[in-house]
Amino acid sequence: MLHDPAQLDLMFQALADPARRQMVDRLSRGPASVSQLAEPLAMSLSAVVQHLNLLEASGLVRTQKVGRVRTCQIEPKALRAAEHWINERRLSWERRLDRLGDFLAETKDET
Amino acid sequence: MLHDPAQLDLMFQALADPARRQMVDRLSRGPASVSQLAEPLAMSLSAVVQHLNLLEASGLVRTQKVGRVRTCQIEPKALRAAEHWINERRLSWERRLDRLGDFLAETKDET
DNA sequence: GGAAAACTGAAGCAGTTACTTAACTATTGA
DNA sequence: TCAATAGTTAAGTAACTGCTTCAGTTTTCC
Repeated sequence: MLHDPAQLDLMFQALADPARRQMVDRLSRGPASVSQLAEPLAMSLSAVVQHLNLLEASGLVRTQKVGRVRTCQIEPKALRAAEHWINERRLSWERRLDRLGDFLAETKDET
Repeated sequence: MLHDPAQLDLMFQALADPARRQMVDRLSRGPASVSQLAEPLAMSLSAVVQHLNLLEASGLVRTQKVGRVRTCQIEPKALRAAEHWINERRLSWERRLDRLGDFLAETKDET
C-alpha cells in the first residue's frame, strides 16, 4: 500500500513544494492546528488548507477534527516510504561501484 | 552546498516527476546514454533531454559527453541529501513520541 | 441568541510545467 | 564525402499549480 507507485508519486509531489516541506518540518516538532501551521507562512489560510489537503492525500500527514480545530500530525510510515525509495536507488548504485572496485583490484593482481 | 535549501528544492522537484524517477531508477543500475534513458519512456528524445537537464541542475545526475554520446550517472551525494532531509524530520517526530511514551510510563508509576 | 474563531469550498487567474514538432549541430563510419 | 547517429535548441501549446478573494459552515463562548 505504501510502496504503491501512485502513492509514492503523491508523496514526492507533496515534498516538492517549499511551503509544504516547511509544514512537514513544523509538524516533525509536534502536532499543530491549521492556524498554527499557517502562522509562519506568508499566504492565506485558504492556501494553507489546500497545501494541507495535498499533504493528507499523499499520506504524509494525518489530521483529525475535534470541534472546530483540525489537528495535524506526521505519518512517519509515509516518510519512511519516500526515504526508502531514495535509499534503495542510492545503495544499488553504490553496490555497483563496490563490485566495480573489487573487479579492478582483482584484475590488477593478475599482472 | 548540498544542504542549501535552493538545491534541496530542485532535488525534490526533480524527484516529483514519475518519468524523472524512472530515469533515476534506470541510472541506479548503471550509467546510460540519453537514448538508452529514453528507450523505455513513451515520449520524444527532446522531452527526455529536458528532463535530464532538470536532473542535472538538481545535482542528482552528472553527465559527460564523449564524442556524440552523453553518458549519465547518478550522484549519490545528492540522493543522500534528500534522504537525510526526510530522515531528520521522521526521527525528530519519532523521538518526540518516545519522550511522550516515557512521560506517560512515569506518570503511571506515580499512581 | 449572537459575535468571534477556525476552518472550508468555489471561482478565477497568472505563472509554470511537460510535452510536441521542426529545424539545427556535431560525430562517426562506410 | 556523405548518410546515419546522437543529441540539442527554440517555439508553441494544453494542462496543471499555487495562489487570491469571497462567501459559506460549524463550534465556542459570553
